[in-house]
Amino acid sequence: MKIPPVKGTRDFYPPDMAIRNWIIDGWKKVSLRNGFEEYDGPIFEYLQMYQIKSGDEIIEQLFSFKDRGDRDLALRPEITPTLARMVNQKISSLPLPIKWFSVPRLFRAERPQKGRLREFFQWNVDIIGVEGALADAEVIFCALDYLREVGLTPRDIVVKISSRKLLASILEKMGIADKRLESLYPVLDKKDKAPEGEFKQMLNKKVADAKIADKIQEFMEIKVISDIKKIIEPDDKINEAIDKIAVLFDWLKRMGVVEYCQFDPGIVRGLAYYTDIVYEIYDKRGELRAIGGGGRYDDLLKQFGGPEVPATGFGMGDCVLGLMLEERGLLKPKPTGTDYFIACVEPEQTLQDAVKIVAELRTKGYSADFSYKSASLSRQLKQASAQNAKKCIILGDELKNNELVVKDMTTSKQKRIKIDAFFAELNPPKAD
RNA sequence: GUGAAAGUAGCUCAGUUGGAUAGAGCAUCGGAUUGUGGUUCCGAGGGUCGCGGGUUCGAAUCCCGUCUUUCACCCCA
Repeated sequence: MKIPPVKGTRDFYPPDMAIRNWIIDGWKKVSLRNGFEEYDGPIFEYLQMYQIKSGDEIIEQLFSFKDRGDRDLALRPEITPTLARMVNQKISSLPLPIKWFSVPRLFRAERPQKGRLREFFQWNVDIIGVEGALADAEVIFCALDYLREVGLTPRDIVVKISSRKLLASILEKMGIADKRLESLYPVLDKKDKAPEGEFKQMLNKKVADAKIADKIQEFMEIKVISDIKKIIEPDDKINEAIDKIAVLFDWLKRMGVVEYCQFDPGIVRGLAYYTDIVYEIYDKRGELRAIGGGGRYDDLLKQFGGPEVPATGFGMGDCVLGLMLEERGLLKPKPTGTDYFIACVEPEQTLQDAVKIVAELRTKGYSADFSYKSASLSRQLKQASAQNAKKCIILGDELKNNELVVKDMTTSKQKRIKIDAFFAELNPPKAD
């Protein structure tokens, strides 16, 4: 019986694996040069851990199961709760600030669609223990440092930035009760995601006073921070939030990435735990969902039973990013290739010598391969080409004089050399 | 969970109004080439037409169900 792959999963054949590794290696490299250390946690956690933050609806969106001790567990749909748990566990002994990153494999039991699968990888970068906007700027820079390196320019992508504090203080000034904010965020988050008329309808449903609803929409459509004044008279709280955004943009400017960034009060993020700066990174062509996003979550550690410690971070999945890079021809996985391919003129007679040489080359750190088939030299060279071999070693009659032929596959030049001399001249391979 | 479209070889796709052993290109394997690769030429293997049922003398083709994929919604950490 043929068993199909599970819905929403991917098989990584070698060419796909090369792409996946290229993406993840890039993430890791950039994280490290931005001063972040890698961590990871278990791939499953107590189901309850994901309920704390997000409530019961979330349970339907994740893969959960009972272990033999009747514990309710779940495959991790995100790693931030694990991060919060790990940090809380050692908070008194960890030097602050904590700058950690991870590339967890995550699972969500949603219906797959474009840029969204049930199993994927997500780059997470977090700074814990820094209150100021410099930390948010550094995290955003880190994301842009990567995206810029793979070839995306300010013409391709934009980081849309807003602030939950700004939104909250403005809504408050408009007369929306504090309690209602949390249920309002998911609706406001839809501003640019739902069709225009539909958003208006949703908003009116949530905010009965049509005048206020109009004002909210008006605010969410402004393009520059200074326009806030035109909508509402700023109070101290509003000014404080505006100042923080200004500080953030100032840092981003100093870091040389401000051309990528744009204030956009339409960015809210659906999640309840964001407390201040929030942002999402978009493809400017607008076809795809957000490439990534993040923000400040100053209350989360406390919610997980720890002390009150400020924190900020972002996440970027591999699905949307992969689609986008593919569309633009920016996927450049490392080409595979063998350093040496050992070919035999008379395989029946010299295979033993070939394998010995292969083993010796491998021991010295080179990749080396040979053909299992007793095929013609022509065919073996064909295989060498197919494997992208840099050099071929040909074993023929010269072997009687302890000589072999080294053929450079790019220049087609070849030379005879004593086996001893060949190995004596061999330098250790260059590290990548 | 809701709605829509699609499913023919490993991949991309042909396949007439329902008609005979279901085709092509690419890929794979073998040969042309007994000491020289990437090109070329020749040949071969590979399909329960997603699966199950129905209509019909006859189904890849029409109908129903189901699975999968894609797209949109819900949700988006």
